[in-house]
Amino acid sequence: MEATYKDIQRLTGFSLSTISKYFNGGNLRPRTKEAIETAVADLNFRVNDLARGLKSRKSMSVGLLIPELNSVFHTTIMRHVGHILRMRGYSCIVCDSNMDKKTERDAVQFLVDKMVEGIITIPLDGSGAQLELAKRWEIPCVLIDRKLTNFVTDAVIIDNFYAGKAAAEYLLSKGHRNAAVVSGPLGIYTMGERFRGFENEFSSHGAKTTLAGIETEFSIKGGYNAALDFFKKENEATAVFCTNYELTLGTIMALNELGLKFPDDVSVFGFDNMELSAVIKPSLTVIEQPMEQMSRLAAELLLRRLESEKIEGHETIVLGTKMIEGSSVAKIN
Amino acid sequence: MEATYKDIQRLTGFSLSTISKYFNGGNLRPRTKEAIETAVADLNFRVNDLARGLKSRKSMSVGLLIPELNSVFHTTIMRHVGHILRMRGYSCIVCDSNMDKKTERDAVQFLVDKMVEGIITIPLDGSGAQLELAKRWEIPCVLIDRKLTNFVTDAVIIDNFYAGKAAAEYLLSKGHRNAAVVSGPLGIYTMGERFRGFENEFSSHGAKTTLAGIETEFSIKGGYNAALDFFKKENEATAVFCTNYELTLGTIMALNELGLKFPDDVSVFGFDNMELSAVIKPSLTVIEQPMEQMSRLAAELLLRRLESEKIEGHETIVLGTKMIEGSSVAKIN
DNA sequence: CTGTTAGCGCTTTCAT
DNA sequence: ATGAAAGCGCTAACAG
Repeated sequence: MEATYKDIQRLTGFSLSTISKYFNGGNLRPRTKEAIETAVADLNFRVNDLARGLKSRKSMSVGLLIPELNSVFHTTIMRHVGHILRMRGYSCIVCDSNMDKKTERDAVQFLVDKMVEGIITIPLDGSGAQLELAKRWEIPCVLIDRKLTNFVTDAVIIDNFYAGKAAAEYLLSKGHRNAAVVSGPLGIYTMGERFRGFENEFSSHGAKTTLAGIETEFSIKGGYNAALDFFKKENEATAVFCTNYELTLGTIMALNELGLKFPDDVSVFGFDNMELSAVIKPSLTVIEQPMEQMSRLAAELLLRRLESEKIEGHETIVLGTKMIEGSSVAKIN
Repeated sequence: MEATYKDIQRLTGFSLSTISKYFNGGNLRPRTKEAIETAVADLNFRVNDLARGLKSRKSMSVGLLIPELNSVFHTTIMRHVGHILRMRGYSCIVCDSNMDKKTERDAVQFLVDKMVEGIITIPLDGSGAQLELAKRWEIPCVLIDRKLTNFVTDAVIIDNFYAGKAAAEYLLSKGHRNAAVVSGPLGIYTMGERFRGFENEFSSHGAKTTLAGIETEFSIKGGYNAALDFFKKENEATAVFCTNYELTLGTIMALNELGLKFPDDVSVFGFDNMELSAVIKPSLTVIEQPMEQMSRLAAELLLRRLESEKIEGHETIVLGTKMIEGSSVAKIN
């Protein structure tokens, strides 16, 4: 069915190793190249990645492991990463851990079995235990978005603490002294940092922070429930800080339902700047993460490991965030 | 590094072919099995899928090809499909065509190169040209959601025409005689069918259908723009039918912005029943697609092709939809 | 610059 | 029930 080197050999008379060189950038004289070229075209030949991988120990595939395929942040990141890697000939095997530690560990085993050459992941569990297996097989890993406590490897993250701080500063500058925070579990690295950055800044100015529906899922529904709970009860908050995209949307839906207008009744400071944000009116004031840059850097970090010999040490790239000022935050006396 | 059959041979004394049989369900006597079992455990052995694939012509991987990784419908489908296939040992290589025909074709080439054993796709282009390459390599394909005009293969779709009709019937029963439809390009199979099903039923009752912002992107932004455009101008529509998830959300955002309340000012009939829908109040009346069932059937269709010898003919499974009645549609005189 | 040779790790007749 | 041997398609010394 599929043509092999042998078929090319039959047509051109060249040996297998010469043909191999053709496909691996060796030095051949032009006439040889051309001959092979036409044979390749005639035969509609494509090198067999499996066979190549068996010999050269390169599967030309990498694993992408994320907690939730339903999170726009995750899929956006993976879309970019996948795109870059594919351009370089790697295929991406995507797994989601479905927000479950056990599933996450199984997924790593699965990827190891598939002989991925590297793994790019947004880790679910903060310990790093899920990646032990990858380490044992010496498969390079790059983290995006979250750090791990017991596992040292390359990572691309943002300064989450500072992002929280920036949100607080902005709200303070607008006169807010009492804010609710709609956050996911504080044990999740990003959530914890963002909250602490915010709370820290707020309290150091004598302002008050209340966690709305602590330890909620960080989903639209979670944000919705937390915000609904908080705002339907008596409260003094003049603003709400939502620490990711889904939580921001959920909060807005809750406010809509309660008939609370922003920024008139309560100011909203959101997180992430994606399609839906662009469509909400009044426009949202948010912290924007450089998702494309994060993806690109992570992909490049991995590619460097894959394509170079040993690289000493590990790199953690910390990127800054940007505030996008919309009109969802009111200035109060 | 990684243990091979040879290592097992060293520990147990059995020949490679016996060991191979162990891993492929041959008949071995219990003692032999046990011996191999312990060696496997000791060595932390895992069979090398690449090597196995080279010989047996099975890569144990399938390609998943979708138009847009940002569409919740697409990712949900692929999440389910991926889960089922992974349970059966297959890895899924996910590609998105980024809503571009050329990219879609390249993706098929890429998957073919990666020797996927099958492809499950939500096709972008309706012609089927993008899958010609797969056909040439005799790679079975299963379509989800959309049919192709010039390519016969297995497919799992819903009765889109009927779904549109059902929406129309419901609105008619509530007294609506003039409705706007927020739709994506009618050239897209699902969009065309849903619209025609709706329009057909509506007009056969002397009611009027207007396409809001014809040929918009079927994204949140597209729905938003189309609905905004339509409703900010003078119009007679008492209801709006949105033909997918993103369009539904976009429409709602537009209504919110215009200060139009549903169902008081205008009734909303949506499509797809996902997390965000659950959170919108008043609750939406929608057509629900059996996404999980679609995914499962598609995965099984493919698995059957992969694991059986030749199967004659091709199967198109058409599933029904369900209406979820919320309170977003008003009864009018 | 090109060819020879020996595998990569596993499967698969064909013997025994 | 187990083993010997050949080979999947490609790569990588090593010669020439």
